Amino acid sequence: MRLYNTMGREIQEFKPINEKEVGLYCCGPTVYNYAHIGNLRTYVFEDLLRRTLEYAGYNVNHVMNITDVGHLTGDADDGEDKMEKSARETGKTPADIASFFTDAFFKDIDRLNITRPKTACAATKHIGNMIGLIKRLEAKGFTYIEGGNVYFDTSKFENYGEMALLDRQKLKAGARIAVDGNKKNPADFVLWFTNSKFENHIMQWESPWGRGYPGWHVECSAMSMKYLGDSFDIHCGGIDHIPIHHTNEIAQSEAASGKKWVNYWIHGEFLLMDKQKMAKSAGNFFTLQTLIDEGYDPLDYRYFCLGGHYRSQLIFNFESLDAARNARSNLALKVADLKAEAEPAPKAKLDVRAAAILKKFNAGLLNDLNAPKALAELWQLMKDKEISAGDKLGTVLEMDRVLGLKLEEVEASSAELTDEEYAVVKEREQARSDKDWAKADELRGKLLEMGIEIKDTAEGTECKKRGNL
RNA sequence: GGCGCCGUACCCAAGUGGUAAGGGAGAGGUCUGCAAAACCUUCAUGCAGCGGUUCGAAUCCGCUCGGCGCCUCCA
Repeated sequence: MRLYNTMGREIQEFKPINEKEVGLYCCGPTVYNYAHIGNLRTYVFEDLLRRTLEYAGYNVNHVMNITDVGHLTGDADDGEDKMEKSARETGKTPADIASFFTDAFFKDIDRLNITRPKTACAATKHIGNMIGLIKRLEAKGFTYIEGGNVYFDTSKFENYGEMALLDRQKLKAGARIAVDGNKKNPADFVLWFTNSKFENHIMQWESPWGRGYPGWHVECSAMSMKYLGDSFDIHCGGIDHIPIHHTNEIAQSEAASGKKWVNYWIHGEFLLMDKQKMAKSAGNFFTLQTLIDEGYDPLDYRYFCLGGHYRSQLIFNFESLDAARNARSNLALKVADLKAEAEPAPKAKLDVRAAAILKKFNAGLLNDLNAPKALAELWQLMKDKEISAGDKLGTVLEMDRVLGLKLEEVEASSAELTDEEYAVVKEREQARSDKDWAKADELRGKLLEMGIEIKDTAEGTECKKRGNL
């Protein structure tokens, strides 16, 4: 399997630390608001990665953090905590907010058929681990205290910014935000705050440096190391995390352990709205629920995401989403008809043509998760005139183990009609023989709403069950 | 100011040296009382533009034009 590693900026052959085990850490949501579909694109990509690894035979230990503390509203270190702000505005406690939006997040990823991580860890449950990490860093001399906060001294970490190529960038300190006068170096970042500028800051914990709360990079290092060890295979996230969040995580993790922390860094690109990135701050975002309210199935969005490569920006608009919906619907219709015709052939007994297409499908995914290529192979399969229904069905269901489009659940179009449905069909046939076309057409529409598709032929009327499509 | 990336048909989008995947939409046809679905046919001598390298370039190099992201909120 080949994957593009942001560390080194090249496609590399994937070799896990342990032969059959993969440690996978994915940056999770900050649970102060709903995820938007741009956020969700990244989780779809990570799910594709996980499923591909599992399909390739690896046992994946998938860990994701739930950030319920520590991210700030403002661009600088003096911004208000998002959790606290949301709590204050709604009159709820931060814990209530976190609980509510954590549930909403899992509901979204469930609806997208994204496999839940084996471990989903909340930051507030791991404050002790974070303090432990900061103490390790302090003992090794990587920290300093200024203005009541504990800072990481980036000048002490030799390869700081290596992945983000920061040494090649002449960063303009203060280009966007005010410089924190407490910092010795512009890139230094806070490990522990004791000086909240907001009175009544609810989320505070005791620490060796005083009562306060952790900086927002610490949790990922502390929790990933707890669940996956000082060194593990893959760390994923959005591309925006490369220069700051992941750069700082690498620095503090490797400074603490003295070991290489992560072997493969894989980052997903943004979803664009009208050529601009989708962002809550820009106000140009949709939630999954918005799409559902517009009449789309969450899997339509999943299919849409699979239509673009994870390392390319993907342009979202409703015309494209319609295209994805139509494509997925057409696929499901074909699968329903295949199920009516034959039993799926087992993978080991596929004929050579089907096996060859499946091989190309796999090759696409194993080559840096080329899902668009894999989908193209899927359509080659569906269009093939020589492959039998059983072989097609067996192959496409095999493909869907990675694609996750729930084709297994598609009902065969031959499913028996209920008495009620049958009665309407008979009623329409009567209308047709009476040449009462208006009534026949009306009943055809009614049947379609009931999920029954009608086809009038010279031999009579045929029905197809389209109930769950 | 610096860094990273992109520009492929009406829309989305693969392909990154060997002669343009796939989906959707559109058009024509078969079938039908009319439809829908299905099936068949069709849909870029062309990959922003201009040069260059090469037997050969959408793919490599240069320039120009246009767009996106980042430089401590961000998936």
